[in-house]
Amino acid sequence: MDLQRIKYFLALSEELHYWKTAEKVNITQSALSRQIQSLESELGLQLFERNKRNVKLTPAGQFLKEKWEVELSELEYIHQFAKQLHLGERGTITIAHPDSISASIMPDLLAKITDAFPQLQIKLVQVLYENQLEFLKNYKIDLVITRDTNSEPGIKSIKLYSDHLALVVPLDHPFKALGDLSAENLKQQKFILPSKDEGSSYSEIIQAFFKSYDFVPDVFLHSEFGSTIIALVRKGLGIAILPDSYMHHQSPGLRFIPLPFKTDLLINWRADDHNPVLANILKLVFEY
Amino acid sequence: MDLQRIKYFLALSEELHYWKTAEKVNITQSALSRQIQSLESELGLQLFERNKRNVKLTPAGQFLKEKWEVELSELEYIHQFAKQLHLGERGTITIAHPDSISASIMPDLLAKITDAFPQLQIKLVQVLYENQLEFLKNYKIDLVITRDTNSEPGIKSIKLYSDHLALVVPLDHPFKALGDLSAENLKQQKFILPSKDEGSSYSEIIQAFFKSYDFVPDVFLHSEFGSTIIALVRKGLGIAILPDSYMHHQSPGLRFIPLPFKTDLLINWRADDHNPVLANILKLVFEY
DNA sequence: TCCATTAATGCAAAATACGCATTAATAAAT
DNA sequence: ATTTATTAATGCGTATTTTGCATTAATGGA
Repeated sequence: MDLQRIKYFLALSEELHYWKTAEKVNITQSALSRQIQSLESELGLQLFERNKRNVKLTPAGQFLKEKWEVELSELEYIHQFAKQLHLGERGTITIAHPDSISASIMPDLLAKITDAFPQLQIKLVQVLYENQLEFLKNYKIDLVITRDTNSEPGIKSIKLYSDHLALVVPLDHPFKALGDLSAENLKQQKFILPSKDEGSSYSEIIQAFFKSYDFVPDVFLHSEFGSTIIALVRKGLGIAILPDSYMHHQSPGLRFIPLPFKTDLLINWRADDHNPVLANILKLVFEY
Repeated sequence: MDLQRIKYFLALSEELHYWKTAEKVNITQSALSRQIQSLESELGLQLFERNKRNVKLTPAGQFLKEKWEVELSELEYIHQFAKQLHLGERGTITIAHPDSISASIMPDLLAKITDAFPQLQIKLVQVLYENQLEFLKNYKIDLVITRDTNSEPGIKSIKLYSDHLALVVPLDHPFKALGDLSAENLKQQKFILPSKDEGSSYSEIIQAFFKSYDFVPDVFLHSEFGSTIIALVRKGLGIAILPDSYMHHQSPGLRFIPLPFKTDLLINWRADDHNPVLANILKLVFEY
C-alpha cells in the first residue's frame, strides 16, 4: 500500500470529484480512478459509492478518511524528526567532564551547542577518572573531556585547551605572588591535593612543581573533587594546587597564584561513532 | 512511500543481514538492497550504517524502527476496523419504534442482531408519529418501525408482523370475552385511546371497531404512549384498545380481550441507504 | 428525448521493480 | 602477509505496474 495512494484518496474524499481531484494532484482522471480502485481492492472494501454521476464516501471510507489524515500527519512528523536526527539537529549525547571546567569552558561550550542546535539533548555526567575510557568504549558516554592523553585504539582525542596551574590560598594567607614561595615556607604549608589518579598527567605536573622546589609536601588530605578542595582551603585547613579554570567558580576569600606549569584539556570520542550529533558537536569544538 | 518498503526495512532492522532478511521476506537480496536504498533516498536520510560486511541501524534508523512498528500496527488495526465497517459488522444504526412493541418484537429483534453482530452499536429512539418519515429522510434515524404504510418515494418498507387489537380492561371488569361486548354496554364505558395520529391506520382501525358496534365512544383521554394508557386502565380510569403486543409488557391486573381487527407493523428505511449495517439488519429482519 | 457530464476501461507507451550474475570490500583463517 | 569466505552493491535484460489518451457508458437535467 503506497502512501501516495492514500494521499490521492484523501484529496478525492475532499473534492468528491475525479476530474477536479486529478487536476489538483497532477495526474489524469484515469490514473486517479485506477489508484482508488487498487486501493479498494488492496483493502478489500469500498471507499466510495459512485456511479457515472456522483461520488460519495461509504461509512468505511469516511472512517478511513478521518483515521488516515491523523496517521499521515503523524508519519510526516516522524519523518521530519528522523531527518533532524540524521542531520544531528536532534538527539541525545552524553558528555563527561572534569569538575574543574564546570564553571569555565563547559558553560561556554554548552551555550555554543544549544545556540547552534537548540533541539539537542545533552546529558552531563561525572565519571571517575579510572572509568572514563571504559564508559566511553561501552557507550555509556559519547564524549569525555580529560586532562590526560590516551593511547587507546579506537578512541580519538584532540587538545581543547591549556590550563595554568595555580596555588590556591585564603586571602589572608602570607603568599601573595609567585615570588613569595620558597622551599622553606612551602615546607611549612599543609597541602590539599587531588587524588593521585584524578588525571594522572595532572598529578605528575603537581609532583614536578614540588620537585622544582625540591621538597616533599605535607599532604593533609586528598580529594577527587575540586569544589571540596576549594571549600577546605577557604576554611583555612590548608592550601591547594588547582587548574586556574577554578578561578571562574564563585570563590570569594581565595587567592589564585598562577604557577608556571600547564595542564592540557583533551576531548575524546569513539573513532567509529558516526552519530551525526557527535559530528556536529565536534565541528563546533574545532571552531573553538 | 510504499508500506511494503517499510515492512522490508523492519525485517532488515531485526536481522541486520541482507541475505537472511531477503530470504525471510521472499525477495532477492538485490531487490531488498534497492528497496532500502530507495526508502533512504525518499526520506533523505540514512537508515543503516553498512559496509560489505556489517549492517547497523543509524540513530535515525533506530528511531524510525520504533515509530514505524507502532504506526504500522495502528494502520493494520484501522484497516481491519474499516473492513468490519464494510461488512456491516461494525458501525452505528439508529432505530425508531413504537412503544407498543418494546416488550415483544423489539427485544427478540435486538437479541437477534447483537447475537449475529456483537460489535454493532444500536441507538433506539422514540420519535413522534408525525416526525418519523422526516427524521428518516434527514438521516436522523436509519430505520423506523411504524404501524402505517407510507407512499413516500425513496422510502422502502415491508410488513414485519401483524398485531391483533385487544380491548384492555381491569381484571375485575365485567367484560371477560368478546361475547360480553354490545353496543349498549360499550356506550357506558369510558375509553382511553391513542392520539388520533399515533399511526393513522391504527387509529382508523379503532374507528372501524366503534363503527361495527355503531356508536361513538366516550373518550375520556387521549395519550400517545401505550404505557401511560395501560397505567390508567389499571387504575380503573377507563378501558382501552391496544395492539396485543402489549400483552408482553409486565401488566398484572389487566385483561386483554382480542378483537377481530388487525394492525400491521412495517419496517421502513431509505431506499438509497447502502450502509452495510442496514443491509445486514434487513437480512436478519427478512429471515424473521 | 436529447444533451452535458463524468467515472470506468482498452490499449500502447513509459516507468518501475525484479532476478541473475558479478563485483568489490572486508573480516577471518592460514 | 596472503588467501579465503562472506556479503552488500550494481549492471543488465526481463517482467510487472502505472500512466495518459481516447473512448465508452451511465446518469441527471433541460
